[in-house]
Amino acid sequence: MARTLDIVGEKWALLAVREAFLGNHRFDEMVKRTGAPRDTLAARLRTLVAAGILERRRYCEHPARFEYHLTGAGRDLYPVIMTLMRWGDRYLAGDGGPPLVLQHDCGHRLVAQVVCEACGEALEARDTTPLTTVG
Amino acid sequence: MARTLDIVGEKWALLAVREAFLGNHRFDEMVKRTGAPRDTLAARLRTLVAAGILERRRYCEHPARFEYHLTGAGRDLYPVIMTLMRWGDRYLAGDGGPPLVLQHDCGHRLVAQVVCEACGEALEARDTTPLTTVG
DNA sequence: CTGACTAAGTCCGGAATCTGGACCCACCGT
DNA sequence: ACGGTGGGTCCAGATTCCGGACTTAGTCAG
Repeated sequence: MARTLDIVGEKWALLAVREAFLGNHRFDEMVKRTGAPRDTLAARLRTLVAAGILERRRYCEHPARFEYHLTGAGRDLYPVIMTLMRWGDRYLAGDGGPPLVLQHDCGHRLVAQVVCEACGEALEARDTTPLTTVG
Repeated sequence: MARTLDIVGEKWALLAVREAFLGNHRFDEMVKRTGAPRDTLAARLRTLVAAGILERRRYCEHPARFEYHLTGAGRDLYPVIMTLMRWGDRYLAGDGGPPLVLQHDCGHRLVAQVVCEACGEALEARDTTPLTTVG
């Protein structure tokens, strides 16, 4: 987890990934929506590409233009973003509900829930025990 | 989500919370296990307490000593930590498997899965659509 | 009573990162 | 020729992080 946070724990990194999920793949678009300094965002996109989370794809030849798309590893960050969003919606919403609501294709408003893959039960910290530890 | 990351997105914040989940509630213990600079960890614990994620509890009167315990809001960060761990286990494990394995009380090795709370289906980014947007 | 140790921090100076704003280049439309 | 767009880079200053030394209060061993 420490290593995971070395990559995605930097400021703006997960916000950039979220923008990619929401369909904003262009640099200027991300700058506008996240409010990140252009410089920082450029650096972050570089580290995300280097980490194999995003892919820099040229979509226009002559004035070389690029888009950032999620790789498989990037798409697997979706659960992280959903759980973060849910926590924020619950504890920081404040002014008239959450700023972004998603709908699941099953027809309901999407609320992300974390379960044990084996038994399907909702996950609680007290129901788990460590098996091995390092450090 | 931006606001959530303002709180838990700082370096070491989530690692401190993880330690609390693992039962290490003391300052020196956290320093040892996370490797964070004492100074930074002290600052981080202060912001987490201020944000209502941890609670600073005195466990010894005379040389005043404190432990950090999770509040309800803190416990609700468990899903975030689990999904981060899972991503790291999958993409960064490298040397002989993940550094920490948890067991769920159902008897299996714990693998966290994120599902739609309404229909129980595993969550995929392509199965969701935004309903409202701000910004 | 001296020295060593623990716990929970604080203090410090230097290093790394983040920030906003200005700038650059290539192209497009008018 | 002029302004706008897209994807950056460059810079100086502010903020944050870092490791190590230090502090305070109390305990334990010899």
